[in-house]
Amino acid sequence: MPELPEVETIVRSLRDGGRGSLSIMGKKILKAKVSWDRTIETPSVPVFKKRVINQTVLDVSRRAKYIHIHLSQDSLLIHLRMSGDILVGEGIKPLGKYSRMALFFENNTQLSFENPRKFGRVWLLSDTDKIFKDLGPEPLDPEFSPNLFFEMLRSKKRQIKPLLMDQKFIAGIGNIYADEALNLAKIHPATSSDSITLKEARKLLKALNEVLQEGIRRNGASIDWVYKGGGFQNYFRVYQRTDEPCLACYTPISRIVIGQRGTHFCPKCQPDPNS
DNA sequence: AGGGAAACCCGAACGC
DNA sequence: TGCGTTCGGGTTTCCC
Repeated sequence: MPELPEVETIVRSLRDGGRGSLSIMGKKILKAKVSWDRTIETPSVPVFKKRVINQTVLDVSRRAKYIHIHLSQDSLLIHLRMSGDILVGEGIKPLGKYSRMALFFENNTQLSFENPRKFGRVWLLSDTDKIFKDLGPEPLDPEFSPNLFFEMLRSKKRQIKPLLMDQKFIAGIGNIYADEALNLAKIHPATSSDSITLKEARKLLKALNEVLQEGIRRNGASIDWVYKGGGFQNYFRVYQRTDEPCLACYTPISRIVIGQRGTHFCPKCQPDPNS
């Protein structure tokens, strides 16, 4: 559930403070606590706990759905998967109920990786290439052109929605923003990617930019009981609006399953090209 | 190569 | 009220 806009919101609050959070920029790590060992994908927990100590946060950025904490020696990557959140506060007491990993900084500041369903993972690496090299382009990158997007779509023969959610194809899009963007672009989620015209590709890329930027502007969506703070859930066009009227034409929103994922769309605005 | 399914998890929602 | 069951969601892995 945390997708590009939610991760971007968290990254910004880690970097700049705000959203009830303290900035971790420039802070030195004094100690790490791991309360569920499998949270740490690499290295081993003992090595991880030893290696992060005395490293300082130089920057925080985002690539796809990864939070990238640039430390003085290494990169700390956090992927929230579907139920993760990051809390930053003061003191050494656990900040939340589901803390799986916590970093304790100088100045009494703590970062907690909250992860109730234990899907999220943490990496400590000297080189992020191994993780980042297989990721597709960032949809919000101004260099990512409609022409390139069109060529990419044409070179595949896949249903458009699962393709948009494939991180190797394009980065950062999950179930919510895929449904929202396809609705805005008036494209049926099962449309074969190679049947999408240049005009439609242009419209879809524009729609992706719009929904992702709206998500960021509203600090993400608080659709789960885990990630809090965002307000985009109040502006969904189709996601989790099954049987409710389409905002454009009042037709009840349909829900089908595509690629094992709940998929919401307007049957009138987004007609199935195969029927 | 594409696509379906299962696995990883567990709180919440639902059914009775 | 309380129990058991089902569901969902990002990613990887396996199989057809």
